[in-house]
Amino acid sequence: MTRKGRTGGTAPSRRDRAPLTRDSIVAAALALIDADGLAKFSMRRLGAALGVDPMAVYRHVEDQEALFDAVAEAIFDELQVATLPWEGTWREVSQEYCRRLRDALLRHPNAVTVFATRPIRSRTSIDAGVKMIDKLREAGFPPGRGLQIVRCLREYTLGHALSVAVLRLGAADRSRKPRAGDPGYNVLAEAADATEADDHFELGLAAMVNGFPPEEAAG
Amino acid sequence: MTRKGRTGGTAPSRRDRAPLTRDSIVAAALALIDADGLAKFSMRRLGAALGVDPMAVYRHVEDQEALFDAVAEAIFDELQVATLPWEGTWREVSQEYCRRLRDALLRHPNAVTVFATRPIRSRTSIDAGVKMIDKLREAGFPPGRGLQIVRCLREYTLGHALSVAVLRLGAADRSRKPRAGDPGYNVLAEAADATEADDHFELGLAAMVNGFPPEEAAG
DNA sequence: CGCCTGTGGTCTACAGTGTAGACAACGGTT
DNA sequence: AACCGTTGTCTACACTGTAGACCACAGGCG
Repeated sequence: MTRKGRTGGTAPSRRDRAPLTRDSIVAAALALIDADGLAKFSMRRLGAALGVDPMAVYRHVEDQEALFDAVAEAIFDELQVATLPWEGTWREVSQEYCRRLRDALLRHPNAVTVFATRPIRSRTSIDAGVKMIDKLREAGFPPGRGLQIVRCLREYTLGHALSVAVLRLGAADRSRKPRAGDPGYNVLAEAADATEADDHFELGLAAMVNGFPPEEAAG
Repeated sequence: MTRKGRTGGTAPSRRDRAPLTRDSIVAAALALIDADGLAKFSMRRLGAALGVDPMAVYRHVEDQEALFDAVAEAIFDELQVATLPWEGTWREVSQEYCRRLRDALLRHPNAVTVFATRPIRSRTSIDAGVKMIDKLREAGFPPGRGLQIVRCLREYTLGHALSVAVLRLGAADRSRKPRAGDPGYNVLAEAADATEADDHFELGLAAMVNGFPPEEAAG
């Protein structure tokens, strides 16, 4: 026995299991957050999900914070930046970028706050930013301006995804009270509840993309 | 003695202290988060800051989640919605609303994530939304459209404040590495570092506000 | 073959968390 | 004076992240 009488039992001893890798850990963490929510996530539960002692994770990841960084990067990588319509106009590229970011985030509503609360510094994220700014430079925007535009769009998209995720998850437990208060308020409140909470994304995206002043005769 | 030999000691017995109120608790919580950061916040520290047993707080606030809800509402109340330029155009009102929201959030960078991760349902917040939508209706936008516009603007502002706060706080400990990598990347990376991380807010705000299609001949 | 060494999983332990539940001090009412 | 509801206190429990010692094992070496 391996000190805990585990050999020969149902729990796989370490020989039977594929060895832990950083990537498999990150994938398991994201899956766990997706399934049970961020609040129930813990290193101990992650270890259990992996069939491994909780401390084993620390051989591959510095600490929980670093794990969350990696989870955020994994979500970003779902964007598949390489397949964006780079041959199109900067508006097309920007809009598609934002749509994909939004979709990736809303595919993981429980993890959106993880993503939103840390800067993403992965290679793919930086490359994406660089390519976008290059595209904007071709369109006549100097790099500083391009950076500003990219930031504006990312921030809108992030704020949108975060708001929608928070609202959807919050709606599960709280505020399911019809509120038969003042009729004037109720019309709007009910309209707000009736309206899909995310059908305005394209409106705001188009507004912002079209609202940037064109760069006339740039260097 | 009051069971712990506290009477007559240096710690004030409950007679000497102003009684705890929900508002004073919320204010102390926000001050503590501002001062030490969200990571170091705990109910026990809050109790200590108030000179009170940690469990005393629970007489006034259901749990930590409810306390954070209240903190978020307190931040929102700094907007002073009543003093917005309601007599101006909807664009003026909207822009000033967003500016104040942004300023209030960045006044509490450690609490921005608290604000961002929950829907605000306080009276002042709902009233603000209703007034904005009313203003937009006067300008010819039907309520559904007005709601969408307000959401777009709020989400951009929230995403912006969150990104800036995260970046500023993260910059303190990590990523202070000059990164003498590929020169092409470096130009942009350094430009990004050199540029103030928040000087694009007005650009995006104006773009979005001006980018919404005007409602011609509305009911 | 035996031995060493480094990698990776395990176990224990510690300091800290949110909060339920019993208790006690107090102000106000009768 | 007796009572009672409110508010602060204390204890206790289940849980967290993670440091540090330990051990199983693979591979390289004699």
